[in-house]
Parts: sequence; structure tokens; C-alpha cells
Amino acid sequence: MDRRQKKTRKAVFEAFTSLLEVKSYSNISVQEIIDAANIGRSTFYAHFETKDELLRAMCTEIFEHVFSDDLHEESTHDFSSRKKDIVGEITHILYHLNDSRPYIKSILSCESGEMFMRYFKEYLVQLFSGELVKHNSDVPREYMLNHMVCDFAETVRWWMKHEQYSAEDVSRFFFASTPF
Amino acid sequence: MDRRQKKTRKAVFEAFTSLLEVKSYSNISVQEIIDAANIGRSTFYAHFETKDELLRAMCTEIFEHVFSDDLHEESTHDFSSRKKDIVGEITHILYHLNDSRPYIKSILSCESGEMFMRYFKEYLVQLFSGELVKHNSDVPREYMLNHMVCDFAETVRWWMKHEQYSAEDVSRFFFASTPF
DNA sequence: GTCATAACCGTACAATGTGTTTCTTATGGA
DNA sequence: TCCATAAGAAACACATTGTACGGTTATGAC
Repeated sequence: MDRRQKKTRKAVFEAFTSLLEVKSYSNISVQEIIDAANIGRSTFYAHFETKDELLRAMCTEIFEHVFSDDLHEESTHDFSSRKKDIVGEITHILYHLNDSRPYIKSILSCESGEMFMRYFKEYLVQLFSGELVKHNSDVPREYMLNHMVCDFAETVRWWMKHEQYSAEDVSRFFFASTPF
Repeated sequence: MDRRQKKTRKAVFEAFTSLLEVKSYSNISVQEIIDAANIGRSTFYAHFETKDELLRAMCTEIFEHVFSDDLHEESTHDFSSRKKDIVGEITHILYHLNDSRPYIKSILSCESGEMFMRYFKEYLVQLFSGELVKHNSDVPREYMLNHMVCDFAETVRWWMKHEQYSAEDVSRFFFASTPF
């Protein structure tokens, strides 16, 4: 990727996060982002079709880090001990989420948070559906999956607002309140 | 309230829900609602300041039914047996939610759903905070409260998409997967 | 039934935002 | 150095919003 493109992209992301700290997503106009990023109007539209797509791009970048390859490899390499080690995997993800905390916090602060949550849950469905082989037959499997996904996603949203807790703390809270 | 006002309000609500079944919240313009409701532009703005406020008004109307007085009185009158009867209370609420199902479903079908969820959770916080007197001290009380509220709200959202289950079913699912 | 009130309608308006286009300038990579 | 390509600036048509205003019709109290 061209250096110029990278630079523009970075400027837009930073402008956007700064604005999100000050005002809500729907009250931010594309023009404001452009001004804050100090770029030309046509340049913005060369990179992102809409404001929504900009947000999606930011979320994607975050999640690529949070659910990064080293995590996958790690969990697939020692596959033997994996099944039991969902706790470790969750804690690991929490660590990664903590790295992106400033970005995530600004996104979560308003309506854009709901989009973040939606994308986040897409990843979590994949993560948890493997864990549901032995599910309680009293309750539909699809209910349980939705339950776990929402549960974890909301746990993360809560954590972002409560900095005083560590990844281990939150992992413990999560497993203490969900029937694994 | 004037008959004309009631009529207008009803027309707007119905137009709005019909539109929500066809397209997403943010893609619906005020003008479309006005046309669908077959009213004058200024009439709309005499009733609602913005589209968001219209949604809020609809949600309020729904929740006034769902968390209606007969429910409150019932639960406060026989206070002795109440503590144990959170199950009954939840089931009762689910019944009321089922009455408003068509409206709720259309609202939940897009971004407006997130606003619905937010308002819904405000009510649930009140409902559940009373239930948390005896909470597990391993986990912060505020975490548990958020957990229960989100859990129930998401259960309802899930239910709205899965008509095949009864209120009793869903109540059972909820209590089976949450540590009460 | 009369009549004042208030809710309605329709149109026009300025203001704001969006996404596209065209053309010129600057910059990175071969 | 060269040139493809990204960035920038300005103007465009278009859609949407919220307000204003004057005229019309229905309601409910008497």
C-alpha cells in the first residue's frame, strides 16, 4: 500500500476517534471528519464510501488484532489441551481488547457502539459455536449460543467503562456468571 | 386528548411500523412517514420534534403496557411471596411483550432496535436491582446487575425472532442459563 | 345549533449535508 | 528521471431537515 494512502487512512482514523470522544456518531458529519483529518473531500470518498463504512473499516482493523493469527495458531497447535482452555482463550482475547481500549471506548460511547457490538458478535459466534458440542438439551442450542455471545460481548462493553479491573478479573466474572 | 390528535398519532405510529418492515430506520425519511401516514408536514412536527423522538414515544407506549400498573401492584401487594416469585414476574412481562410483538419486531429489525434495547434496559435495571440483595460477592454487584439486565434483554430480542416458543418456554430458558 | 379554539393542511423557505465530478498539483516507487 | 497514482480544491445537483405562515376544517363546550 502506498505511503500516501496509509498516511491518509491513519489521519482519518485518528480524526474520527477524536471526534467520537467529543460528540456522538450521528452528529458527526463527513465534512467534520475531513476537516479534522485535514484532507480533501474527494480524498475521503476515495477511501471510504460512507461514514458507516469508515466505522466498519475501523472495527475490522481492531478485530483483526483482537482475533489475530497468533491467537488462532496458539489455540490450534496444542489442540489437545484446547477444549478445556476456553478460559485461557477468553483471557487472551481480553488482553488484546485491552490493547485497543482507547479506540474501542470512543466507538462504544455512542450509537456507533451498537455497530461495533454487532460486528464483534459475528466473531464471537465462530468462537463459541465450537464450545457448544455438549450443550444442555433443555434449552435450544441456538438460544445458548446467542446467550453466550451476547453475554461475553456485554461483559466487554461493561469492562471498557470500568478500567479498574484486569483481564483476569473480567474473565473470572464472566465464567462465574455463565453456565459453562 | 383531542380525537384528531389521537387519530394522527395512531396514523403516524402505523405508518412508521409499516415502513420499518420494509426498510431500515436510518433510511426512512420524515417525509416518507408523513406521506405514509397521509398527514401534513407541519402536523408531524407538531407532534414529534424528530424521528428519534417518534421512536422514543413508540417505545414508551410499548413499555407502559409491558411494565403496566397491574403488574407493579400485583408484585408489591403480596410482598411476602414476591422474592421467590421473580419467575412469575418475568413470565408475566414476557406475556405482555408478546402482545406487542408486531410492533417490537419491526422496531428490532434494524438500528432502531438498539434504541429499543437501551430504553428497555432502563426499565430492567429497576426490576432487577431489587433482586440483587443476596449477590455473590466474588463478582461486583454492578457487573451482576448489568449481566442480568443484558441477559434478559437479549433473551427477549432472540425470542422476537423465534415465534415458535411460548412465554413459559422462554422464561425457562432464561432461568436455566442464568445463575439466580 | 353556534362558535371559539385548536388541530389540521400545504407550500415555500433557508440551511445543512451528501456524494460526484473535473481539473490541477504533488509524491512515491521503478 | 519519469509517470502512474494519490491528494487537493472547488463547484455541482440532489436530498433532507426543521420552521414559518396563511388558510381550512373538525371538535367539544355552551
